[in-house]
Amino acid sequence: MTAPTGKPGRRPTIKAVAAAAGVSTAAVSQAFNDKGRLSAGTRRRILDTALELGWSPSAPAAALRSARTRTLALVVRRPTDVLGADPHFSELITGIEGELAPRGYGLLLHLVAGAREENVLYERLAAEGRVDGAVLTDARADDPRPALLTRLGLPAVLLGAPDTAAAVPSVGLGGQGAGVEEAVAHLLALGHRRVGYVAGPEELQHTRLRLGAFGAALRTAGLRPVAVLHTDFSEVSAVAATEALLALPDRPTALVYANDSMAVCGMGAAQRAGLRVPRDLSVVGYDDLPLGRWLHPRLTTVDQQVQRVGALAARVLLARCGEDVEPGALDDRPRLVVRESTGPAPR
Amino acid sequence: MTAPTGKPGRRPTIKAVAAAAGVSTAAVSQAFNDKGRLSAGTRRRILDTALELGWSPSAPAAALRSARTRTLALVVRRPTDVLGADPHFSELITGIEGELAPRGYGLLLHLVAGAREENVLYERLAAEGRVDGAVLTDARADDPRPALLTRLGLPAVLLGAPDTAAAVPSVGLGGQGAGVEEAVAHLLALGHRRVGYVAGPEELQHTRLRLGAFGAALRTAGLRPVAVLHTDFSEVSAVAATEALLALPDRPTALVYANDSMAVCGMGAAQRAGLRVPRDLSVVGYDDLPLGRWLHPRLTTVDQQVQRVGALAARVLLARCGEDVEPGALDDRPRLVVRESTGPAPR
DNA sequence: AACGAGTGGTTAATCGATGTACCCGCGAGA
DNA sequence: TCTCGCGGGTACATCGATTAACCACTCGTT
Repeated sequence: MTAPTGKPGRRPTIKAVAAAAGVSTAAVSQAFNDKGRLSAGTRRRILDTALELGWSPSAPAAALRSARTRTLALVVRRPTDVLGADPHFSELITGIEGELAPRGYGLLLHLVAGAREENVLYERLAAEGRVDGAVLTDARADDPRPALLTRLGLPAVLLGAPDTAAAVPSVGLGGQGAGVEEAVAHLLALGHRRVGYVAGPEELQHTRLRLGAFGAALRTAGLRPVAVLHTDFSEVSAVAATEALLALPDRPTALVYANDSMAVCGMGAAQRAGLRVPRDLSVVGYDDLPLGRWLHPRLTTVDQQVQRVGALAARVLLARCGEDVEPGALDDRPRLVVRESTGPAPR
Repeated sequence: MTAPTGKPGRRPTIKAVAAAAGVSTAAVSQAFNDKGRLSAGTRRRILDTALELGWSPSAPAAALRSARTRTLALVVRRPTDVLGADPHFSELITGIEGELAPRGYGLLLHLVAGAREENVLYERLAAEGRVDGAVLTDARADDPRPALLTRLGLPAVLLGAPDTAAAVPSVGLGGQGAGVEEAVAHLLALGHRRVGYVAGPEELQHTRLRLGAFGAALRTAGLRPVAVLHTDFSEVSAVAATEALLALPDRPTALVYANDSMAVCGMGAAQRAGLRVPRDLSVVGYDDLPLGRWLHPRLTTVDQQVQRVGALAARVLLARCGEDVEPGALDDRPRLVVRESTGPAPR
């Protein structure tokens, strides 16, 4: 039904289609790209025979000629063997792919260990002309990637605070503050006064933003964080940070985590230490990963709609790649989702 | 230091390198591909100037000429909006990428909604010549994909039971039985007699294998499953299945889940129903996802080393793509990892 | 009748790398 | 001296699609 036995093994080329349709190869190309001037009749005939032969234009050939690969790159940097922020990326990819697939674009995924490898990889991807653009995740302080990508002539979008008067546009994660502030307000309303924060790696932009908002929100209420600990987003360090915070002389009654994965680990650690959540300790995450909804207790968290951010990033990038796409804007800010892991402060 | 200001905007081509090194383009190509006969001196000189100019062979051009893209496809089928088996894929991808990266291969990732879309996608990828091969995840009963990929002339590996005298080789997930049997033995040893099973979608091959092993293991001990419920791997259905099992008149004292994500949801559901794990209910998962190690209680599960399976799959596939790689074999079978979510059966 | 303007295509150059066939120069053997 | 062999490299066709330039033909005008 699809590809009715062409010549054995060999894939059909544009020539075969042209011959079968009784036109020149140029006509076939024009029919597929909606360029040139073909009568509706021939156009249809060409498309029909192409379908019949199961032909699609060779991606490498088209890329060579037009210098456009219809492929975008996503480079994920995973600190160590353990990837704490991982489900986060799944969501992101889901959002991106949702925009790419209908437009025939592909997503080239790479995992790298560190900053050096990441830069080398971008250099190679650009030099080899493998992709048309790249999504840069996790904006860092003084992020070198926008400049690099610009130098390489690769369109890019950065997932981070939108202001950065930088070389490439940024999307999403705008109201970082809003989510954390809401979370703190929620905790304060529940009577918590001793709140700790388990942050991500210091070099990440959102770490600073969230942490800043956290401190500011407490200060507004005339309070100071019990303590702030940085992690590398790994489960191990999340557990370690939690244990350290719980061992404090003036133990916090609530902990805010920079992401859900760590919050889950933290809840586990607290429970293992004999504390009940939320009776003895309230826990707030960040990301609203699917799992949090089903744990016991269900995780209170900040929904930043990663999937939607991914979709937006993809659209912005496609637009920069010359695709006819209306980028659109992010409609919602991060929002606190109150569930069961937060409760009144113990007296 | 890397690419010292070539002509504005334009990337260097093989011609530029040839000119700069005072040789023909053919020589440059040969130097990069270790073919032909070049003196060690010229070879070195060519490579040096290439490095200096920051040149790498254009992937599209090379692909067009040699009909090899150095790109592999991974198509992930996610049932609905929620992707239950998700962390599983992250692990898999990590394993695959670990083998691809050092060889300069790329991984083209696609998400699809259903079987029809998946097949169409493979047709397109093959027709466009976008990839050299594909990793087929989640072998299904009467899986149509091996035949399809063979017809398309695309090398592939199937993640599933190794025997299938099929069109493409399979890797990993061999001793599905072993893991489940071990889990059941563990539960029996703890005194459990009423054990339920929360399975995955019926069409998946491993669902049958694991379920078969589960039933067989119980039967050997003269028992029968309390009940077996199928799910679509989503969190929602995992919770629903758990609640249904716990509502049974003769409530099971232990539940075995087809993967960790569902096991976590199940534990949550049980706890919410007022049961304590493992005192009132023992829970066993499958996959050994990182998170399970940090929950409270820590999840007893079957480690099938997804990451290693991914790496092996990649190597097998690379070998089929003509790359000089020793596939190697999977050294370990799935193994039960006993942690805290299983305990003695309540009297 | 001759010309301009469409309409509906075709011809041929081109993208960048690869690989086959070929060529040159030199030393050795006859 | 002629030639064979060979190390060391070059010339050129080629992969499959895209696209600018061009051509043939038909009308409608003046």
